Amino acid sequence: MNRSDREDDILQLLSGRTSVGIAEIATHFSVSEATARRDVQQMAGSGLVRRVRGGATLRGISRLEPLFRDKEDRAARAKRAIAASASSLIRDGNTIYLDGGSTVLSLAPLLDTRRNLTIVTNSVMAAVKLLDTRHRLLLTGGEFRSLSRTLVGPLTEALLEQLQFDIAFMGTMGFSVERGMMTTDPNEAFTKAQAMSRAGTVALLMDSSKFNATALARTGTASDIDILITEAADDSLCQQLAEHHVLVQIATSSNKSLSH
Amino acid sequence: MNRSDREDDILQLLSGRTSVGIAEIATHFSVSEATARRDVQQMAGSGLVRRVRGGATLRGISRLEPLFRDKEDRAARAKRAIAASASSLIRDGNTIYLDGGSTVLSLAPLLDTRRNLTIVTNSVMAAVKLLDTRHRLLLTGGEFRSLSRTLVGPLTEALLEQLQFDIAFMGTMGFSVERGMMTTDPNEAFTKAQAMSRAGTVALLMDSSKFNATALARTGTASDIDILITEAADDSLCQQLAEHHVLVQIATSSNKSLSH
DNA sequence: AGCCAGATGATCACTTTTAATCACTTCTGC
DNA sequence: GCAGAAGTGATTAAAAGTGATCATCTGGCT
Repeated sequence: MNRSDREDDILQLLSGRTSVGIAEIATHFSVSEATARRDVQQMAGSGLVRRVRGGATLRGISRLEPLFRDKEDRAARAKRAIAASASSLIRDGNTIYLDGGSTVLSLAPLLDTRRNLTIVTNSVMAAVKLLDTRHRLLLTGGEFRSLSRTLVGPLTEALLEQLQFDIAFMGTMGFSVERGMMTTDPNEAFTKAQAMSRAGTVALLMDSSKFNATALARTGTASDIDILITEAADDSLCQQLAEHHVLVQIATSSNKSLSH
Repeated sequence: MNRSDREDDILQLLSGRTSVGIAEIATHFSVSEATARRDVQQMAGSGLVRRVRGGATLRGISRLEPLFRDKEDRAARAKRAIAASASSLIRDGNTIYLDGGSTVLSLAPLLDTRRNLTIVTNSVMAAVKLLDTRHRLLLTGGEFRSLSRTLVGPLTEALLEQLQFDIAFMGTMGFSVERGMMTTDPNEAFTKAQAMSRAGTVALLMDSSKFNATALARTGTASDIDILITEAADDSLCQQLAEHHVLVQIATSSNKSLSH
């Protein structure tokens, strides 16, 4: 068993779960821990796994895929309701921006009911869903980030600078009134901020599980949001948001209500 | 047993599993290890296997799909041979550009045999195929053209201007020595021209059906091409191309030859 | 805060594999 | 048959992989 074979097999070993220990690798392949450590180190260097103390964890798509799907199942109804509610903001002929994230993604199929839209997105998944759309479709370009399947970075931002949207539909990893919107990757945060700055109206699509969730990088403050669309919100939250001039739109599976 | 025969048989040897050792090849064919090593090296050069310490492995797509079993039409086989031949131009660490078109697209699965590439593309199909690659992936952005499923237009060109490639792998709708490369859409032609201008080496991947086919918009002249990779070419064509300093690389299913 | 077991990275010695080179043989076109 | 090209095997220095050792670092615990 040589080095490259082990590399594949370590991934195999990881396929069922999220992490694997150095000692486990060593015994599994009958090599010293030093070697196991070197393997993991090199794999981390080429981005295959993430190095953690005591072993390695999956990173990128391979881990996110089941997670993504799981999330899709659990909160699918909420997302659909949110997307349906969001689509009511769109008028024929609008230019809209679609951010990454599964909530915004579920907006894509609903766009067929509108005419002559110009759809700009940095989400490769959204682009794929819209491949056969009759609307005008633009991708932002830039560096592909596999975790979120979006395009981010300076190239993306340079291109966004040339554009202007009627509405930007944004997703987020976490949100609170005090801390604003947050996401895991600073590059992505920057790109999100840039996209929002180019929009006449910023609509944040967020299921209630994101409330008070925190993440590394701030993408914007509560005041940057024009309208927040979610499926459950209490009065005090609406109150707080109203102070930041944020409109709150509550989506339900059957109908929707509006609160100021 | 000569060299090319061994080449096929090594693939046969690999068909049931993921890796084969140098020593094993040497004993199996009764040749020295030096020869086995040279065989494997050459096969790795044309992208058929991935060279690892101690032997060779199949990787990625080639391992998942029984590449040599399925029956296909001749065009598909030609495209793959062209792609395999093209992949030998790529070195670890290169920055490459992938144009649209099915011929270039079949290059995508072969990239797994290289390491640390930066892949830039305006082809959404190529991007989708490379979603889970461990290479760095950049999309050009711009307006989505549904016919070719590529991104084109001024935004694309503005972004391309910021980049520089080692090799650009281009496709084309038609080509002749006198008229150069042609495609149907003028916007696309412009984007192609821009991409080529950013590349150190321009490689045109084209099956022979494109010879002397014509289309509306010229994307470039014969002199813009550094190397033409195709599956069939006659001497007079090679002669003509040589006058334009175009290297011609003929791809066959087993090996390849080079003509100046 | 201080302690401690386990994890880590650096280094060394040793083994295996590789790339480069040389000499020799086989093949090919003239 | 001859000359050049390509293939092959052997040799050897360089490179890469491995295991062991040890000083250092980390994170958890009292």
